[in-house]
Amino acid sequence: MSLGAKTAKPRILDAAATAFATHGVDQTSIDDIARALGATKGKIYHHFGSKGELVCAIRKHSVQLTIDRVRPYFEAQNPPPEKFHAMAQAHVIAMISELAYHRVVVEEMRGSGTGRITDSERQLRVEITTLQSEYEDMFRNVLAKGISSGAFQDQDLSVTVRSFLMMLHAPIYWYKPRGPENCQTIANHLANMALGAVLVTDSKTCTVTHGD
Amino acid sequence: MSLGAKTAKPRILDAAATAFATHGVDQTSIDDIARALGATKGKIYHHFGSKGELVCAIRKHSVQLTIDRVRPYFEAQNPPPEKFHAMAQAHVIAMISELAYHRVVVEEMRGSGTGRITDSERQLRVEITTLQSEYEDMFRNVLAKGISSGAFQDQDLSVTVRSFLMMLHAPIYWYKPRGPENCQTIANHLANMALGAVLVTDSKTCTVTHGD
DNA sequence: AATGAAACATACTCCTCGGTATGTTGTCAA
DNA sequence: TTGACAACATACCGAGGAGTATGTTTCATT
Repeated sequence: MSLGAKTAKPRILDAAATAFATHGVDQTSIDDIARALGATKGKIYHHFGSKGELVCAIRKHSVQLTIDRVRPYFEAQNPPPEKFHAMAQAHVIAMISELAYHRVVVEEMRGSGTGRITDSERQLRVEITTLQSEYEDMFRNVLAKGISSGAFQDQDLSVTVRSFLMMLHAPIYWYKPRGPENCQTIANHLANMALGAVLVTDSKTCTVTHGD
Repeated sequence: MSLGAKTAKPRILDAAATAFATHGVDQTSIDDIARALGATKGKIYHHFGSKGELVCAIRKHSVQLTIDRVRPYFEAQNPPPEKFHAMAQAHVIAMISELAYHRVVVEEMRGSGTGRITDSERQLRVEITTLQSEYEDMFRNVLAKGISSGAFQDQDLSVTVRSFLMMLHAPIYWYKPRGPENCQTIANHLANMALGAVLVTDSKTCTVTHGD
């Protein structure tokens, strides 16, 4: 249980995330995952109560990974635009870095799952929702500050947050690892777009009224 | 076959789209759709060769609906920013107006389907890909013009298009019909964000440093 | 060494669901 | 009237896969 030596559980999660992300959750059987692990169903069902629980564990891990990458930039002492840009960039890098995990999340975004859900799965769902709220709140906070300072457009926060987050999720669908510099380029590109989407621009509908 | 009297096929498509959008494609059986129609499997399999064909038909219809709504604004004679804004707005309105159909498309964005695919399904997939390219090309065109005129940022077109289109898809996940004015408001909100995401802004890379 | 629990492997159950084969009814042309 | 075909309904098959029950091995503990 020392350094680098992954225990069974994380290894299962990795294999499951990869398989789910590649062929889709419903098209991936537990046996498929077991085969990818060089093991059998027994191993998986020994560590996870059901397939739904496995999916939930992946989702939770995904959100946690994202939070861990973005929070540092949220806690930095910068004006809203810079902070927002840095957070957006970190978000994209998170998406790209652990692609498989985040793909599963997006696929399961529609809501309900396999039908019958166990108790510990309910528990996990609550934790996931909590984490996601916590994450979105960081962006909500920055946006609110930016609106107060006049840097950001004053529009419905919920819509704004969910919209540009959707944009920052985009690489999940088409990113193919080519090089390390490619990753930074894309992250910066998307962060710029996200920032532009929330910034006040005088060449827009012009609610600005450049008082000065 | 006269006005308003929908024939069997569109009716099946509607029911299937609604069911797929609500519970997910894999969680929806053909019997479920048949039940929603007040019919049985026989009816559906008489008009569609397989479940995959049904899904493809929905996807194609979704793309076609979107194109029909956006193209008029693409063909209008406006400067790129205005044209882009109008197209984006039309896109969002399309998403909201035929929510079920577009939800199915997004869910199937990961690529592969149920495994075995029939010939006519292959055919449909090609047509869908063609339509999607045709659609994206409209935006690519506007963006290219806007970049030439110096109004839009000069960045990778493919990344840009796929990214803000992703953002314009956002309502699919959370839109709940409340009122007609709500629809226009959201569409305008998102179109503004999309426009801001591609516009050149002086307060971008040159950090604000707004004293105070 | 004995023991018990954790960590799996094996073998089976059971049920859902896509697909098919076949029966039934309406409709329309000759 | 009678084919003939479209438009369904009914009944059935078969595979795949989630979940389980039960064996088997490893390992720590006393």
